[in-house]
Formats: sequence, C-alpha cells, structure tokens
Amino acid sequence: MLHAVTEIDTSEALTERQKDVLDAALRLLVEEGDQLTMTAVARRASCSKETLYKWFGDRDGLLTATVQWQASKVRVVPVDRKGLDLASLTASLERFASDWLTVISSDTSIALNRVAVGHASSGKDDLGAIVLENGRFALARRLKPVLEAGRQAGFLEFSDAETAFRTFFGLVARDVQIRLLLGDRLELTDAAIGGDAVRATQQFLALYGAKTGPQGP
Amino acid sequence: MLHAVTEIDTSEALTERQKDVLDAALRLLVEEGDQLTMTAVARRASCSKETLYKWFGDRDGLLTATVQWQASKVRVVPVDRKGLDLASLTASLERFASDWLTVISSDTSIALNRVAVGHASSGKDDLGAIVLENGRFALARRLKPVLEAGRQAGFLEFSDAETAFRTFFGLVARDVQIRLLLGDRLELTDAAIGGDAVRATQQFLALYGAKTGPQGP
DNA sequence: GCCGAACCGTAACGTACGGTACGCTGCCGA
DNA sequence: TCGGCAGCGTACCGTACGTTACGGTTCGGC
Repeated sequence: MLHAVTEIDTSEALTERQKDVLDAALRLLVEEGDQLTMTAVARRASCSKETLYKWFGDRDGLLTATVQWQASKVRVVPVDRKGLDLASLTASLERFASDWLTVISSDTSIALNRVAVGHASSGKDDLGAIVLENGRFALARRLKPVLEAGRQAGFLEFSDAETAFRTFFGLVARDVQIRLLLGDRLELTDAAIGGDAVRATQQFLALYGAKTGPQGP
Repeated sequence: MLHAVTEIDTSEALTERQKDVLDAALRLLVEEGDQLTMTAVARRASCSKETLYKWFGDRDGLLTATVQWQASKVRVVPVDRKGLDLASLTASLERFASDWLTVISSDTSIALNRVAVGHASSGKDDLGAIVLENGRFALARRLKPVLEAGRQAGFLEFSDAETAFRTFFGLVARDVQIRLLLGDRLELTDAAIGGDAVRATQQFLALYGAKTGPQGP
C-alpha cells in the first residue's frame, strides 16, 4: 500500500528562487529525460551545485522536490455538484476524461512518469509513489464523489465505486499512456481527445447507467 | 509510426551459448533493473566482457538482443477458430484477457517495460519499439481476427476493429500496468486475474455484442 | 603434436558524474 | 563602514562503469 503517503506537504516553504530552480530542473527533465546532471541543472538555473546540495540534499532529493513541485502546480478545482441531472453528469465525466487525456499526453507528464518508472526499478520507489498519488489516485479521489452522486441521484448503478472508477479509467486511457511512455509517436489533437472523452463517457454510461432512471420503481 | 519494424528477425542465428548468456542477462535485468553492468552480466553468464562486446557490440546491443530474445520466446499459438459460437467467442476473449493480465503483471514484463521506458527517454527508442511491437501490437494482431470472426458470425457489432480492440485493451488492463511500472504493490492472484478477465469480457460484450444475434434481420 | 581460433578471467584506461571545497561578490543589519 | 553570510562559479576528488587490451586455456583440424 502506498496510497496514503506524500499528499500533504506540497509546496512547503519554497523560496521563489527555489521554485525557479525547480522549474529549471523540470524543464531540463522534459528536455533531456532522466540523464540530467546536477551540473546541467545548476547551469540552467544559474546557481551553484553547492546550493543545490544545500537545498535538496542529493540528486534524489532534487528529483523528488521537482516531482512534488510539479504535482503541487496541478491542484485542480473540485467539480461543482449543484443541480445534478444526466446532462451535467455526462458533462462532468467528459470533462474528467478529456482532462486526464490531456495530462497523460503532455510532455511534462511523460517525462515525469518515465523518471518515476526508472526510479521504481531502483529499490526506493519514492518518485513512483508520488506520481501515482498525484496522478491516478488523485483522479480517483476527485471522480468518486461524482460517481457516488450519480448513483445517489439514480443515474448510475454500481456496487463498488473503486471498480467503477477503474473501468472508467480503462475506457479513457486505454493504451495511450503505455504507448507514449514507450516512445510511440501518438499525436493527440484536441479534437481527438474530445472525441475519445465522449466515446469513453458513453461507453461508461452504457455499462453503469441505471436502466430505470432517477424516478425508477 | 513504429509499428511495422523489428518483427521479423527474432532468434536469428543464436548459438546455444549466446542464448544462455542472454538468459543470464534477462535474469539479471529482472533482479536488478536497468543498472545492470556489463561486468555483472559477464560474471553471471561466466563469460568474458570481451565476448559480450564481440557478440553484441555495446551495452545497448546487449540490451536489445536481450529484449528480442525474450520476445522470441513468447510467440503464442494462434487461437483456433473452428466452430464459432457465442460461448467459444466469450472463452477466447476471456483467455486473451487473462493471458494479457498474466503477462503484464509478470516480473519479466515489468522489468523489460521499465528498461524500455527508461530507454525511450534517451533519444533512440529501439527498446520501446520492440517491446511495443511484441506486446501491445502483437496482441492486437492476434485478437483482431477473433473480433472480425465474431462480427462475421453476427455476435459482435463494430465499425472499426482497431477501436474495438483498444476498448477491450482498456477494459482489461485498466490501471494495472502503469501502477506496476510505478512500483505499486498490486498482487494479482490467478483468481483475481480470472475474475477480471470475465468482467472485462462481459463489459466488452455489453458494449459491442450484437443486439440481434447471429440470425438477426 | 602443433596451430590458430574462440573464449575466459582480469587488469587497465578513460570518462562522466555525484558530491565537496574554496575563493569571490553582493547584500544586509549593526 | 564593516563583518557575516547567502549564493555563484569553478576547480577538484572519488568512484562507478563502459570499453579495450592482454595473457592463459581449451578445442577442433591437420
């Protein structure tokens, strides 16, 4: 279980200068992948290596701080759940789907996930846990209330929200993330993402939509 | 496009001794991840480094040969498509699903995918292409004829086999592969895999099963 | 028995890079 | 004005590892 960790401390007491340094590291990570060197980060950020080591301890510390810094930037607004009808539920799901596809196909996400995957093979899986926590598990935490509300209102039928969520996840992501991580060119235009979001949502509703509707027996 | 590459030459002219060496490299890869050293491979395989370099050129060549060697070992038998009824179609799909879940949750697959992902960030994406080609695309090539046969026989309805395949892929894999790659402990028992296979197949049939049946109008 | 090829084991080389030390500059409070 | 200090730039150290070189051993062919 590595679910309930590393969620709280996001941008704990970071100087503006430190944020700039982490941004530089992040850009370098996107450009060059995991083989970024401390020297390169120092040069890009116009700071000395000694400062890097003073602030972040070691290379892993810098990587961890960078991943957390990025994670702290993507905190999203919770979905408004006011008047819930089938249309707004559908719109919410489509929104989640297209947001998620946009995220996982972004250069930043790909680079971060690659680094984290490589890191996970080397014993200590800090980065993997952080990425997972702020990616897939954060998505589940945000989506499940919507699913529950949909069930409460009689639009959805499922016994286990986790299972329902994972089905939705699979319908949305399919093979996109693994293909991108493995280097497959797979340009996702906004139009394609929108279409996929609609399709995934329709399929999800076909599987989990209540047959009876909200005024059922 | 990196689909149509690196499929033909699988175990092209490999000495038994060379296969042994690659097996040793593969075991080491599973145990230690990407930071396996040429020295470690040589020691494990009881061969000299000079031989490694003579046979495989350089470190990347060894890695590539190892990945291809593993890929050449998992060539599977094509599904028999004799008397096709709904039961056998369902059984085939369930079989594909559980096979795939078994593969992607295996230590070997995880190690190989991690190496390939790390490699994809470093410019030349040989390993990523090979893994993709022998994993996700090989699965598609094997499954699509089944889907087409199911459509021909009137059990399935879809306009695009690729889209249908990707939906099936998503329903089966969901978040399993990315979680495993990122280091999430996620023990998949045979029972769990079997249950997931059944569920994914039922969901797929719910989405793509013909309403009319094979004797429809 | 002899030769050469293939191969093992290991030592050696070169380099890249993580980590550290040190001198210098500019700022800030006393 | 001046001492301290945070931080920049850079030189330096140690090590790990890819790669090469070399001596010794086995083995098949003549």
